[in-house]
Amino acid sequence: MDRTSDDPHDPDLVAVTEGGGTALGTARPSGLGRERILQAAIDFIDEHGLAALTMRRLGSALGVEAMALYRYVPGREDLLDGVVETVVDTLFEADDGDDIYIGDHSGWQDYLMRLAHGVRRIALAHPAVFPLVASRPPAAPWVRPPLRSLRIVESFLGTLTGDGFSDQAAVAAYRAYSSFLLGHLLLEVTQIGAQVSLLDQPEGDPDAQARTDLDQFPALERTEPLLAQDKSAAEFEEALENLLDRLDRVRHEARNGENGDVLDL
Amino acid sequence: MDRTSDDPHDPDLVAVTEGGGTALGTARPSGLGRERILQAAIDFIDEHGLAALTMRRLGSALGVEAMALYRYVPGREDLLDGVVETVVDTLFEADDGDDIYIGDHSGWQDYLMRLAHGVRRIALAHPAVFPLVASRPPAAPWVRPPLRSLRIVESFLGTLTGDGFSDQAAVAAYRAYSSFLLGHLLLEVTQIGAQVSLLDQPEGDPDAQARTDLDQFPALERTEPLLAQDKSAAEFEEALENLLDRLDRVRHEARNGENGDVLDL
DNA sequence: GGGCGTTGTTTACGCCGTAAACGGCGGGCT
DNA sequence: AGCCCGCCGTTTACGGCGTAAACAACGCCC
Repeated sequence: MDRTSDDPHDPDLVAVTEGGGTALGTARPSGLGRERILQAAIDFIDEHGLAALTMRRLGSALGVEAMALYRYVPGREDLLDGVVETVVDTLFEADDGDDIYIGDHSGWQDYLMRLAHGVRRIALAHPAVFPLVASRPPAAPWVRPPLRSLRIVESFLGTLTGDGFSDQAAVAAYRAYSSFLLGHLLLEVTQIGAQVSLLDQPEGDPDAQARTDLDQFPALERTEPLLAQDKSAAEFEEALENLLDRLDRVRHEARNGENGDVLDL
Repeated sequence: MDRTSDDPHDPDLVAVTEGGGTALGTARPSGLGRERILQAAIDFIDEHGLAALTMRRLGSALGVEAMALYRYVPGREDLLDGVVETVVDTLFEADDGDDIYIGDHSGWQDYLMRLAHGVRRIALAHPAVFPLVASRPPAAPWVRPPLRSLRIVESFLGTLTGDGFSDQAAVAAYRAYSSFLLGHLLLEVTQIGAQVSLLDQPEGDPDAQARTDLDQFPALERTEPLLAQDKSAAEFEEALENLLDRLDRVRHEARNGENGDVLDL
């Protein structure tokens, strides 16, 4: 249940300093500005959840009336699009020095590893925003969340095709990879949300009722302690490595002219 | 782009007869009733999208004022929960005779195959409802969408542990399997939604602008025709078979007492 | 100093979810 | 038969929502 106790050294789980940590020298501007609004919206969602975000409340969180936001954002839907774009774009910002996501890399496997952990870090840093990243309609029909920007997809395909993948194999890899990321991370952040929402309502022992109701489900009752464990980091790593192995097989088949199932025209 | 042309024989893609097809003998009751409300909500979402569903509009779709619904449904949130439960529970209904999802099966691989296609059939039958299935908070923290009901999870774990899986291996399989289903199907229904929303706004050639904007992204521009193809059915099948192979490996490791990475306590 | 663009506020409208009071109707009891 | 009561859908009302439109305050350049 407690995430940190199960794996105290998850490298994608970074401490989030409240307030977003505006760096030195960037004084808080008194004016509003689109950037400031989007960051405030992200902070608000992180703190109060997506459902609680309204224009009026976001305005008052910025010390301003709701209508003031419309000078910088066309409407609520566009605000949410901006939130998603802002969060995803942190992928391109170099970290505090020890981890560059996609800037330079050695080989496509290293690239995919860095990218996966970069996206996972984002998801864990903003668990309440990630479902938005997953579900907002993308720019083009073939853009697959959570790899939402053309820039990332271009980088993905360019890296793989520049490293021995045929175009077909690169596209197949892009689809398998995005499916994996979306499924795993969406479930991981959902479980985080479910946990905190359980802590909100401390009616005695929260899951005492659920556990006693399990007597009709013998397999569930027996494995319940296993199910309650959080192994997200290890499972992510193992599934990612399995996927990379599979993609490596696809890559060689493509080079040898054999016919991977999904690769034929 | 057109789904049926890419794979004209997708077995999970069934024709949906408008009106839900109330069978013979079940006369449409004049009273309201929770079942009728939930089915009307499903039909409404399928037709107009989730965002368009309001209590007032659902009421008038049933020829009734909004407040009448509250006799049978505590509120909008519970209505959505009921929609998800209703849709998911169609898994247990035998089909028109040629396909029983989970009733009987021969071995865990057959079971997982049937279950996966059953869930996929639901997703494709109600693409606008499926994101709700994916994102609504589950009953217990360790219930992973889209396998949302305790009944299904019990069936899953019972089948696998009754077929050579240790408890740990069965739980690991449950997690890998649900991640796969969620990721693949959510992306598939999202793409369906994106396509139809594109057809709504026929401003000349819908993606002419997008395609010309791609000149800054050479890899994207080159692979765009590949990206636009829909290979969902084949990719689903291949990824599913790969997953089953991987789970088979896990099963044997567990039986031999070796140590699968995620399986150690 | 006077006009003007920029920024935030005020007011207003229609829609939302839903609480509460109300009416109308049909079936069982006396 | 007459009555009453429980069920069911309507009416009314309230606060909050997104947002259009008119309005006020303030700084800047001529």
